[in-house]
Amino acid sequence: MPPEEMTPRRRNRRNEILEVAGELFARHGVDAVTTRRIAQAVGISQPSLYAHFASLQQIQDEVAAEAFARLEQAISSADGESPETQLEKAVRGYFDFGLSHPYAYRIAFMVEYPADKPDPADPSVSAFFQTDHPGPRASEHLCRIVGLNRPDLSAKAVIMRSQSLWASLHGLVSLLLARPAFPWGEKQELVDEHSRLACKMVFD
Amino acid sequence: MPPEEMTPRRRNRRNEILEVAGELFARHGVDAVTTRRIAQAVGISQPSLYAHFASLQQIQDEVAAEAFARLEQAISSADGESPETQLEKAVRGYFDFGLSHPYAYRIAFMVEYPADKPDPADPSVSAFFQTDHPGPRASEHLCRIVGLNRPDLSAKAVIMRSQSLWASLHGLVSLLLARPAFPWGEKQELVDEHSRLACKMVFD
DNA sequence: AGGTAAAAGCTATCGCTGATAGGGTGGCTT
DNA sequence: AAGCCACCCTATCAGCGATAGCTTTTACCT
Repeated sequence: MPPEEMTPRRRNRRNEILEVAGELFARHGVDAVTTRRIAQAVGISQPSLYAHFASLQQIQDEVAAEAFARLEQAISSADGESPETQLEKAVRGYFDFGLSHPYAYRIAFMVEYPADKPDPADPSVSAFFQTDHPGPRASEHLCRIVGLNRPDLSAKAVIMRSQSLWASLHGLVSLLLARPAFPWGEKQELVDEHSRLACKMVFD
Repeated sequence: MPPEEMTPRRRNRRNEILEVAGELFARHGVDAVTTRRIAQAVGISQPSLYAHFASLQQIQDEVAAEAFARLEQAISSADGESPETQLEKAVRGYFDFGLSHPYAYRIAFMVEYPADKPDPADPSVSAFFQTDHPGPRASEHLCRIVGLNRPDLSAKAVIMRSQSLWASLHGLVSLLLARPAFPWGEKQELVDEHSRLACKMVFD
């Protein structure tokens, strides 16, 4: 059922659950948050969650989607400025988002792809790449910005370059999230230097 | 107990369990492999696993460590050749490894860091960064190769650059593993182009 | 060869997980 | 006022990782 067709009471409960779940994900990590913990924090019984969501996975997906709307906003916040400025701000926004929403980032991009379910039509696989989802929209923004900076490249080359850029940004974010105990030196310095190199990479 | 102090029978069982678990991880994905499935495939009861390993996590870690020895080998396989050749072969070896050992890669670098256990001394967190582990050894090789290619940089700058390179490689591998259904275009072409950009990044 | 102690297997069980079945209750609509 | 339906509840299920306690098998040492 689309949200706008829901009764206000139902929508409020849904939003309340998503809000509480988001706080728990941020505080305890995605894997440590169970349906019973969410239900207890909301103040309802565990099975009652299933009147609003089909599964725990769906709750995780919707919480992550909400956070990703902010990534899209961060990436495209420099609309109208010079291509270089847009690129720099997008890169900066990407790191800010990933490092300050680790749980959403993990849900979206660090989950395992089940090897015995290689069906791209599986909704659990492709949910994040439907056109109305903030995740792919964010990557489209990135692609557009790369195109602005490299009008000399073909459309295909722009796509590949933006995917390389995305991979490069994603790599540092996910490593910093997955291995916070690694001897990274000064993290902010590493992020700054990596941002510089990633921007330069677009022009190689 | 160190492996060399084990009785041969015990060591054989251990190795058999690790081998079977590795095949199951590769075939069904890490999350789908339970202690009961491993035990059934080996031909013993589920609790019997705990005579050889303290936890499922330990089994996962040891399987991943075994695979990572191959990454270390791949990265350092060009010892003695020119710095540029060593860099190119290391980058190539990294992609070959990550894309052909997805389960090991995921165990090692795509797991969640528990937000309420920020203790770096926690063995479950730092296991992969003990000096005798293939994971950090591989990253040290990468650092050494970057140093060979950039003798002009300070030691600190070399470390940062190698971490940027690592992040860039890791980013593409983990995205390809986590999002195989994404419209990547021709994957091999993307990997080749990204390799080229990553190598260039070292010299920026 | 025989005795002994540890290694390694088993069954049974615990507390937890996500998810489902089915019955009750209260508020909005007609 | 009547009725419907959205919502929440208790009870329960199968499966999970892990532990307890007992039995069998193996290996070693006299």
